[in-house]
Amino acid sequence: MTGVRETKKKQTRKAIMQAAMVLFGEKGFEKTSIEELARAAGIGKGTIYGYFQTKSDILHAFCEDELECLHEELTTNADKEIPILQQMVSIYMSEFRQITENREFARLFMQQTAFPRDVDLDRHLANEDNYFKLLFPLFEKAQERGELRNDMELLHITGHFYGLYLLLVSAWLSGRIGTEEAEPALEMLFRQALEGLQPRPDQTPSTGTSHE
Amino acid sequence: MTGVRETKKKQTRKAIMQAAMVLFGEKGFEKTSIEELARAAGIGKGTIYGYFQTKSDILHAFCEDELECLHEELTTNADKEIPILQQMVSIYMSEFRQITENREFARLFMQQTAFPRDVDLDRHLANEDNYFKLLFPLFEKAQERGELRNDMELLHITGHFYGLYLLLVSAWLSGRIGTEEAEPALEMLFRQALEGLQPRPDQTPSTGTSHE
DNA sequence: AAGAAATATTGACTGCAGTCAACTTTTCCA
DNA sequence: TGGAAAAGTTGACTGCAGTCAATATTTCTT
Repeated sequence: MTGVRETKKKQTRKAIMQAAMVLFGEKGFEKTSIEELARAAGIGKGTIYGYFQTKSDILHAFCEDELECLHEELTTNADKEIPILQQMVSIYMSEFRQITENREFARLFMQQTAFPRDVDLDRHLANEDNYFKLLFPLFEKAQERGELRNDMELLHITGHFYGLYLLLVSAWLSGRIGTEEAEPALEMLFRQALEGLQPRPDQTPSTGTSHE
Repeated sequence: MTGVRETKKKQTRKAIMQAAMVLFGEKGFEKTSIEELARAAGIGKGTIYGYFQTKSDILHAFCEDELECLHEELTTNADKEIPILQQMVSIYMSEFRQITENREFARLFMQQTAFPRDVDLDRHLANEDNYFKLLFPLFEKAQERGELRNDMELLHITGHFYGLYLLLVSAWLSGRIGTEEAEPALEMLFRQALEGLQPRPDQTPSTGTSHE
């Protein structure tokens, strides 16, 4: 058996993540030092850097693992026949709820995700592409149903929704919108995106466009 | 005269900013230490913290100063009669060019701006409100011309464009789009936003909607 | 099985952001 | 004008992220 090393590596990584989950949860990210984390995981400080490049990578890896599962689950289990608006709201709200469980997490994660360092680019792009590809089938179905224009690239549609999601999180972090207001706010933004910001030539606006 | 102090404060602040501009430009933000910066500005290290709360605040203040001027200039000098699409593209592209002059600047600035720390919230919100208010008149004019729906709050329209701008910068930082592609990309996103992602009931799509 | 090569672990060390108590300069007021 | 209070300046100090040369463990080769 030539796998002692691999087994140990996995164990150690798991131990770090586990210790991180506990300590970050208890004391917060900034107030947990790497040395503390190493002690809690039962390893030396330097070892951590064999698994993660920076401190915030640990946080990031943690979020990424969780989110990848979530994405997978959401996009495959999604009811592909309900209106694309509902699908998008439901998917992005799940992500939003996951992320905003902890304010500090949310800020750091979004900073890294939306505006990544050059070092993280490759990993980041792969993740993003992966996510986008999960969304594509939903858009294709919606195009077939006539809910989305088909003279646009799927990547651009995806980008459009993603941009509005970035705005949502930004507004939440700034305190412009509260946790409970997030869902209606996102729905409104997505509806705006679908219907367009310019007046529609004839069509009566569909339900619930104007409130307040 | 009770203004010796004030005069000195202004001088010192200016000296810090000036030294920062030079050093950050020469060596980059990360490789410039606060001690170095202080020496270059001819003051002690601790003094800097009387003017800025953190190192990246210096960078941020610098960008903010420049951008405030830019915003003021762009929104007042804007030709309020040309289509809102052109106005928005032109305004946001000016900001984009300013920001992306230096890659590192761009990343840190956007991280702080889109996802600010709690400490910076008040300052940030004030800035943002200020900016948004400069944009409102442009939207109002566009509404009068019938280019924008008037059953939406101006803040939401502003937010919509801003979200797409965030996406643009994010995509640029990720290398998904190059510097020259930025303008057409932004135009396309904004056009999508105006026309809507769902098919228009009758109207023939206006010029240049689909290009590879 | 022996020992050479490859890989993983470690904690003392480095460098820097940010603090703070002692000190200096300016302003205020009698 | 003198001297007390307020405001500003300072660099030695603290704490922590990240490095690295020395050491330990695992795998490969014969």
